[in-house]
Amino acid sequence: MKTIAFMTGLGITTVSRALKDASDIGAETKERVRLVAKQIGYQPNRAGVRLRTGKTNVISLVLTLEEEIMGITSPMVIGITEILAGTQYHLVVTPYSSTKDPLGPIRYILDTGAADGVIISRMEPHDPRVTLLTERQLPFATHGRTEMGIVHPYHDFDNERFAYEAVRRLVERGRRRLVLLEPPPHLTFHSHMRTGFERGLKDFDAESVSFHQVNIDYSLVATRDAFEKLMRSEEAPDGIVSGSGSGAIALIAGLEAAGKTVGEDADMVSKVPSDFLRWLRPEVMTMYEDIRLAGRELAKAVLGHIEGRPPETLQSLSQPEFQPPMQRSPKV
Amino acid sequence: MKTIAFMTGLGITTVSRALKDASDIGAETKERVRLVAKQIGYQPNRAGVRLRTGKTNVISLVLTLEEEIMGITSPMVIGITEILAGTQYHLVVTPYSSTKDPLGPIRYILDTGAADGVIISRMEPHDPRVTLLTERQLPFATHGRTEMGIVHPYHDFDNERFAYEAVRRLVERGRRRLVLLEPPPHLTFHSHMRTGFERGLKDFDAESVSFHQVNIDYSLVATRDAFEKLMRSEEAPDGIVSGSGSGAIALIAGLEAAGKTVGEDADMVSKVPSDFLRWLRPEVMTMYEDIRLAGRELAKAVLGHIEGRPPETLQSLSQPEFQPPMQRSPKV
DNA sequence: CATTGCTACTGTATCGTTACAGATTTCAGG
DNA sequence: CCTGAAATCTGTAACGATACAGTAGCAATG
Repeated sequence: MKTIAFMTGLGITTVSRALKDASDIGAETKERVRLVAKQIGYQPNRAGVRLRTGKTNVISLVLTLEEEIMGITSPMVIGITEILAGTQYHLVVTPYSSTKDPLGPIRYILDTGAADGVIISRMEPHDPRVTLLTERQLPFATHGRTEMGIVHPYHDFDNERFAYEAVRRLVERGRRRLVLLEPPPHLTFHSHMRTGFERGLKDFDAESVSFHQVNIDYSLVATRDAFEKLMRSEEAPDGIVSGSGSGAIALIAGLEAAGKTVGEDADMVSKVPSDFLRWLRPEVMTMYEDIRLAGRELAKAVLGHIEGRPPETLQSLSQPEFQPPMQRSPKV
Repeated sequence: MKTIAFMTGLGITTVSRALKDASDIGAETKERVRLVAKQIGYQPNRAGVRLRTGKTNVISLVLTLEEEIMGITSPMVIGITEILAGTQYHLVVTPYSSTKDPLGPIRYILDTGAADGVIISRMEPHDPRVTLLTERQLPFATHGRTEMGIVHPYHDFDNERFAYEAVRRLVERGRRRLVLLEPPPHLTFHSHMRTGFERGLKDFDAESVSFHQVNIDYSLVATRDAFEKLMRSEEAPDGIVSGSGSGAIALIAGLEAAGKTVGEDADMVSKVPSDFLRWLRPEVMTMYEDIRLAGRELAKAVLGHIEGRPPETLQSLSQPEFQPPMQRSPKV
């Protein structure tokens, strides 16, 4: 900036104000400054700005290590950076081991002023992170909803609708005894999915087979073993709704270990974050949850929150869409 | 820091120097300062440090958007953060669309001093990014090797060994006509894998079936269609080595579309980044590439480079290990 | 002609930290 | 008692940016 001031013969202050289009700078001067700035490829020094103004130009993505298992981080990160690429913002990834206090990283960010905005996930109905962030007025967006009466930016997948539609599909195929592999009970979307599932059972006249031994956070092995046991029992369901793609893999393994076959002894619908299951097990009906889109929406939401837009305008819910069955290329 | 200075009655400079254990500060003073600092939970202001010293305490992970497809980003990010968690470093993700100049993000980091170290991937034998980073003396580590005579920190998976051992396994099963789904030709590990494959063919006395229509960067659909065609032809191979997990999925689909079966008409070995394939298609032999480990190794390597350790001590090669076939839980 | 008000510009202080060049005290040696 | 050196501590300036409180010039007003 000093260089620009020297080159234009102006004061440093003038250059600073010209670049941010202040009202007390002459139009021609602004033009001149902008031109020179572009010529020499001026980029404001982030440390300078941050020290003086407190603005970090950083969005922090707070991750649980659990999320890795689901392979959700990749597309999320990509989605966020797609949006941030057009801005001055950088994306910083802040992890924490779920065994520890989930407020840890939030406190760190608040205390050190490490970011202008935060993206968090694995939301709970009463989430202390949301309380804290709201109190301390740090803009944020959540992947998933809460139930605390606090209106905040979020993006969510309509898990209720997913489960409801999944039940519809299974009943359409003549299945009546349905089971749900659900999210862990402390997360908000547990009840969403549960509600959709039960509404579906009622509307389409099917019955529920209890399966609470595991949830989508359990290991594949635990899920497989528990499900094999269920499939060997008298209660064996004939329709399966899986709340996660990796869970579905374990369920399939359990079902097959019990000597049964997907598509014959039971049908299955799963929410999936990628195409893999559809390719390898086309007999499973899949609903694609677009995590990359979620990343984009969340990034837009935090940025909106930072700009001061009202939170209720920064909420979005993505509707599940059934994927067409895997089709062979026509030319073959 | 001002607060600490006030509380201890010392000068700000003294506090600063005490905290970094300078030699001209009395032992007792240091102790006192450290105690007070811990008490009030002092964290150095990053902007202040960065402005004064130029040290950003940032490691930048430069990503191609392509890498998302392979689902490689998640575990990589997690691995890196596992190491950085014990340090003052933050991880910033810097993406770029591969259609544009791969040097773009590197130049940005160099010009703006955005990071103390960089992690890059998708290495080419003569990689301009390595040249630039070396010239400008910015510490870095690469996921994959180069062939430019520049000694630099890297972590790599031994793809040559992988392909060699894959051929061994296939020949052991009586397969003789082998095909390789290889990495794109411009990447360094293309030739590694190719070399291992061909050495294997020679040592174990098998022959190669040409399949250059696609590589692991192609879409699943393109790969499936090309492979179906091959499997329907006279040249159909009976042994398959897949350089990527998602590629393997497409190959299986193509093979089955041609009316054949893995394990009967052909055997298959694939490198995989996760367990999915092994669960869903246990008949495929898999070799696990631990990306999370790669993330950890790369993070350690950049940090080492930043600390000035010689590059040749910051190189590692992870050896492929065949995974045992998927086993049913004994208690069932 | 002094006053007011406006436009266009600028100097100074400051954010938190550290490099650097002192300053003070103590003590051994002459 | 003075000198010099070692040990310990400290004030000032600077990194790059911006907030704030001006200043200068000029035209319109009374």
